[in-house]
Amino acid sequence: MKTTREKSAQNRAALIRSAGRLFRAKGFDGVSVADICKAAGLTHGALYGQFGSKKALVAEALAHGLKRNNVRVRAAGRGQSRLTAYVKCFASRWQRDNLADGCAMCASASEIARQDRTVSARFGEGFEETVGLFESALDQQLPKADRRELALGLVAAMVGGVAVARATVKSDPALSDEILLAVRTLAKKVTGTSPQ
Amino acid sequence: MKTTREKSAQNRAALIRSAGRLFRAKGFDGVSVADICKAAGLTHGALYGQFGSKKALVAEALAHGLKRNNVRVRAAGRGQSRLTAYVKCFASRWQRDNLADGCAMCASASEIARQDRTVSARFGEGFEETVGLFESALDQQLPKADRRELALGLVAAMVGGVAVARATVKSDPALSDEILLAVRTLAKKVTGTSPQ
DNA sequence: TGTACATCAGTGAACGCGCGTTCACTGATGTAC
DNA sequence: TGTACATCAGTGAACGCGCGTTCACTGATGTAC
Repeated sequence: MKTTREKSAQNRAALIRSAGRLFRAKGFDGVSVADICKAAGLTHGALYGQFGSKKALVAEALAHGLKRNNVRVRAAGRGQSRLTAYVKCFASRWQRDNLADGCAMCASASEIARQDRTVSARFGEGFEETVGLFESALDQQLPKADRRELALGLVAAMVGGVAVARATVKSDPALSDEILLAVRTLAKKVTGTSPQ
Repeated sequence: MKTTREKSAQNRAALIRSAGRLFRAKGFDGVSVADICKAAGLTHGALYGQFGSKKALVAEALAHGLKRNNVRVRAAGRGQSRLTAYVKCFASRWQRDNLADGCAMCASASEIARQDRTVSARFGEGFEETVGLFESALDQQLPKADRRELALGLVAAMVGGVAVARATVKSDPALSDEILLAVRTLAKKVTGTSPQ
């Protein structure tokens, strides 16, 4: 049963979306090809037709997730201080409690190192985009190199903060909240932005 | 073939050590019971006799790894500024390039959230110990609450920095180095310690 | 515009494999006398 | 100290299961005339 070109593209998108959500929630190794296909309402044959392997889908889904998150962060940066908005958007309870819909870097940080070079490359691109976002939201009086260094440190701290907050929330929610707040305070201190 | 009590304890320790190394290097889902037993020079029956399940071993191996890393960090804090030494010990190329022997938090940060409450609890304990280490190395003039908040933020930033540096090193080593340096600079800026 | 047919997106049965775990067994250890 | 035997740490065959992937097939789509 051949389908329309358009329908086929929709199926591809559905697979990427479902795979991304599941990978973020359960990890790359914690999700099976069958899980993804079920979530997307297709059979595994369709997945292999579109991507060739699970590995390839991992790379595509990660790239898509990173892009989507950068769009979300950018959208959050309206009104008030953009930087404060970005930081709040990252180091938030919502982010911590929504594995599937949150930041792909936070969800997969420590797993990327075990994947192919392609996956690492996709991660790098998404990371650079986020860093660029933070960089452009920093005080433009600062030298460019300093802004970049600061943005790199900030994004790393956000990613770490969310990952650690997620790791502790099951057994010690108060500690988890404390971590998120501490990361926001750290960001404030280092950028000199007004109190949250 | 029953073995000595002592030998049995050694076998248990060998399983925990091997499991820890493998989990850090390949992730909890990326390592099989057979892999662990092979590395420890035992059969899976011994593993089940000692721990009952893979899940239980995950918790034990994580706790052991966290403890071991805290010992390593504490040992690094001799001479000069303890805080600078701690930061260097975390956000270093050695740490990034030695998955199996490095910090268990950095290696597994984003995977903990998907494990049992027990694992989360063990993680929390190890994390608190590291935070305590950083806290005690901070300027003792600061109010206690401020010291704790700062230490929480610092450790989160270290963990994130190492995870992200590891994620990017395969495809962009220069970026990866940049991240490690940025995290060290961030730590310096926020603690007011002398240049590295 | 209408017809004939090659294309190819998606289906579903089948594959071998390695996973975590169980269990009957072994035989050296360590205890009771 | 020496002997008899219960204990139990570790072995290895076997289990069912779900994994990622292949492939012959289907039939609506989209093209060539």
